[in-house]
Amino acid sequence: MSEKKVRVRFAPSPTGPLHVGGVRTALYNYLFAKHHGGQFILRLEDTDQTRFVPGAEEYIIESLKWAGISPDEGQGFGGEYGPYKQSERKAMYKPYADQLIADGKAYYAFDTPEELDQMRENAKQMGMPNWQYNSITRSNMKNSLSLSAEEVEERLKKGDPYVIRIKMPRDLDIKFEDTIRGWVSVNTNNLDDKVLFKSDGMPTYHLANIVDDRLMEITHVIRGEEWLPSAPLHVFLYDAFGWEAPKFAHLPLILKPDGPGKLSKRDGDRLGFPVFPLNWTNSDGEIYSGYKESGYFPDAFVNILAFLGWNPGDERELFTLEELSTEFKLERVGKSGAKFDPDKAKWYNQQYLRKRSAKELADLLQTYIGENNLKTSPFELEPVCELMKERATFIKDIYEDGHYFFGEVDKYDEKTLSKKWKENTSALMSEWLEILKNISSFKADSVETEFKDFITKKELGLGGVLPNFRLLLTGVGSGPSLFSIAEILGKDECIKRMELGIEKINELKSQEA
RNA sequence: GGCCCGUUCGUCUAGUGGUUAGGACGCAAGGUUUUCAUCCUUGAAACAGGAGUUCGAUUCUCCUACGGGCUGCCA
Repeated sequence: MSEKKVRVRFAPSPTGPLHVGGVRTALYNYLFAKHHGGQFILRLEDTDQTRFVPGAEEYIIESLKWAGISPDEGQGFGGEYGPYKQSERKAMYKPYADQLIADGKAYYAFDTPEELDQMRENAKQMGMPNWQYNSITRSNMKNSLSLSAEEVEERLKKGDPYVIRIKMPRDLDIKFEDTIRGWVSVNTNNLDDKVLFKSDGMPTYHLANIVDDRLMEITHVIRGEEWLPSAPLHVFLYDAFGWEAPKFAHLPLILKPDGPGKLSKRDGDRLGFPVFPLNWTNSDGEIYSGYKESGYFPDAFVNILAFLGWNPGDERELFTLEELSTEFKLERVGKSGAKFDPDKAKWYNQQYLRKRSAKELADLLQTYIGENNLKTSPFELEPVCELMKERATFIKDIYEDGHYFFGEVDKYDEKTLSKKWKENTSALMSEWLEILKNISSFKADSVETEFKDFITKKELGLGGVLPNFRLLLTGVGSGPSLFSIAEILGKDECIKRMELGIEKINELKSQEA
């Protein structure tokens, strides 16, 4: 690689919440920077003032922080190359556009948006769906190349609105090497005279992006595939300024799980998985769900995104952010779009849940309960988590599947009741209750031994009796080791639940009869 | 329509001019388990199609098909 220190940027437009594709682009930039000991920069591309969305900037920053991929410098993070928001850099761009005009590489254009619309409309009527402002059509338009010098001068003096367009030459092959895709070549005949500077005094993305990347000493541009078509223009601009272009890498898109097309914001809630890192409420009050609020761990989220387009080349799949940083190479990023797989995403979360200690899970569960105003448990959360973690994908599963640790048992699973609870079961359970009352140690082992002695004496099978005991303690027909549950509940609670349960079930059974 | 990019099991993907084309998710079967989950074992499942280069192509080239992106004074 070059001797220059690696500096990469993530440059979203704050026009709404960041979607997973954007977060993945940020992640790859972050990983690339860390891998090379470089800087990861956040720059906000807000040159379109009409698309300003309140809260979007904060959302982007919060999302990156949550995912653990905070920029080293940039909007909200400080740094020597600021400001990092293009609207605050407004005054910097015009001189560069002027320079291009002075060099004859750009020109003023006075056509109004309405005139351009009309032009495109007319062309479409005539069967040309793709009218472009280019080396052929510009001579028919109102610009400093077609108008006399005097008229141009006069219009400028008068304050006529104008834009500055790049003067794209005819029949020139522009080539550049994309780190992911190899050589890409485009002939300028297929490129148009893009607007570089708008009539509102702001640059377009194309100009701002080049100028800022230059000023911020960006070495590698890693961005989505949707930018590939305009990359030749950017390469041309670097050349026009006489600047060395950064290296480019265009990432494949993330596609929707069903049907064709790229993942869009509505797919998530339609298909039952989030497409945003955090919850987002739009101006109509519509809520889009986020990974965080859906119960995904940030490290799982990062792992999921990393593998959407990248792999280490071997069969490992679980990587921490640090491990990803050391392993990540742009060359191992695939070229083709990846469909998002919600099932695999859940699997990842399950893996990360299981990697966590009971203590960590207990803390997370406590937070979850607090945030959602749920019932607290009279029991120690740590053993509960230890017991439940093998069957949980999300923290909420521990709470929901283990609801009997958080409140009274007031319902009894009907299927188990009808299948396992026989006529003599109540008597049997009462008998067992009496034994239970006399157990001195209420450890899982002791309870298990006593229970097994009991059914051996009764000449009964475990499968016929245990489900009923479970029903009394938990109200459900399945779950983790019942003896461990009994230990957590404790002797008094078990006795209470059994007495109450036998009574309630007797009532239920008599109603049936 | 034009331009650009892409195409290996259902999905994410590994892979090489000669492989039984590997793994993971999901799915199915069996085992373990009081049950559910976990776990273990096994199974089904792919090189888009057609030419060419070659002794030999999934791998290299071209064409076709399909998919995607772009085609704004949006980014």
